Amino acid sequence: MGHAMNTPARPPRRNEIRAQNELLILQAAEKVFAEAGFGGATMQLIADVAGLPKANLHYYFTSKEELYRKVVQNIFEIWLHAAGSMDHAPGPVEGIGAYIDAKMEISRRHADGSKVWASEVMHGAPVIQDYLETTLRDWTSGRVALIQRWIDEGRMAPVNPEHLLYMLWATTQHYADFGHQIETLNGGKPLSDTQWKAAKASVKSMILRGIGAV
Amino acid sequence: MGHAMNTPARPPRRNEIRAQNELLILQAAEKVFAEAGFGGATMQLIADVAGLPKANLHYYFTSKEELYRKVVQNIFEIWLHAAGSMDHAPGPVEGIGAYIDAKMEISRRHADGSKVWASEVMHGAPVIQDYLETTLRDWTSGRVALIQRWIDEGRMAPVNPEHLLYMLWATTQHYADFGHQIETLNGGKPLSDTQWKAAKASVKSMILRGIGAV
DNA sequence: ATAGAACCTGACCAAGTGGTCAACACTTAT
DNA sequence: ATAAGTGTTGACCACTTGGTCAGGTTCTAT
Repeated sequence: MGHAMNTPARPPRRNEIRAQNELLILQAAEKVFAEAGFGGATMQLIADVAGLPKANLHYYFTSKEELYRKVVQNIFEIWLHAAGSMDHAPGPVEGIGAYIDAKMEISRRHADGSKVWASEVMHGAPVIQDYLETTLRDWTSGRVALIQRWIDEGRMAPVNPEHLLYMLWATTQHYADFGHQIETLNGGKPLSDTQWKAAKASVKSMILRGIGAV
Repeated sequence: MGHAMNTPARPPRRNEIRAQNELLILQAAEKVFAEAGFGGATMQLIADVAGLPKANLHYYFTSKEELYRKVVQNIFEIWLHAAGSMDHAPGPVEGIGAYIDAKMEISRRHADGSKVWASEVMHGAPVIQDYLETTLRDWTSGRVALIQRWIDEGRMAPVNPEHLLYMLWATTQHYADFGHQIETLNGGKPLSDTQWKAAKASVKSMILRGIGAV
């Protein structure tokens, strides 16, 4: 702490206002988009949740679509970050185990974002189609190769790598996207810490056993 | 074929018009709701897809919400029907195998319906919350008991039955809800017959091995 | 034939939507 | 002090939305 040269100090400096408000708006938008979908969300509601007048949103974001795009990009960033946890692992147990842990954590901590992402893809990915065709496709083929290597090395059963990835995505994402259903079946209460731990363990054990890695 | 007693004949009798148009509208609605979400769907677009004037929709369905509710209920019916495939099976291999087959078939044949269902749950199940709390909850606890019995009988590994169900739902549903993503990763083409077969086989093999049933 | 029920629909409306803008307030550099 | 840049916002607008309705057509039972 203290007085570093370029550390802006105490009351929100002009510079910070922008970043601060943009974050506030983005968080509100993520929540509203998750709860109502793109079509059902209104700028007015996002403004109310953010605690700002609607006109202010349009000062920081030119359109509803741009705001939505930013929200989706944020999720994708988080998603990509977790994607790295699969590499640099000696084998499937560590690699896939870490990936499941990371994705489960995202489902828990970024449930709204996950829902926005799911909604976007479900509706044909009008906004992030290019990401799917570039970044996601590249990442996927890399991981397919990695899994295939593990199979060739006899470290796991010869499963279809693509379908394994789909299963990983589906299973982990489910805890966010269908969190409401899970909550209902859990007596109306969100999963507790213990339950989340059990969920992670269950998913890992079933999948790792399912691919013959353990 | 032939001339059964109560087989109404040739041109659509007064009686059939209603059923016929309602079906037409429901199919169009399912498609539009799946593609745009409830908020993004418009009665005008549904009317266009159905090939009817908008006012006609309101002759058969009093409101957008009622139309939506009917669509969601239809899916739930289909879903419930598939749910039966798990019972009356000697063991997990047959029971869960059949359930996976049934749900994968639904993902393929009723992708739009699956998406509408997913969307509904993701947005907090505003319309079918009561179904979740009654029918779904009952069905779930019955199946949990069944799985527990299989475990007790030593027919499968002692996995957490709830999380196994979530995994079944997630994995099978994924092929509908994220069909667009899968299609993109498949070179922009929908899965072929052969690929669907492979998908089913992959899912079954991974899950059945994952629960120690094979 | 004809009454009446069921079906059909163009034209319309009130309510909301995303987005704009002119006027204003605050901070900062000079 | 003051000018300029940045942030703020109530009022407004063009347009779309779900929904209505009066007047029409078509079928069916008598």
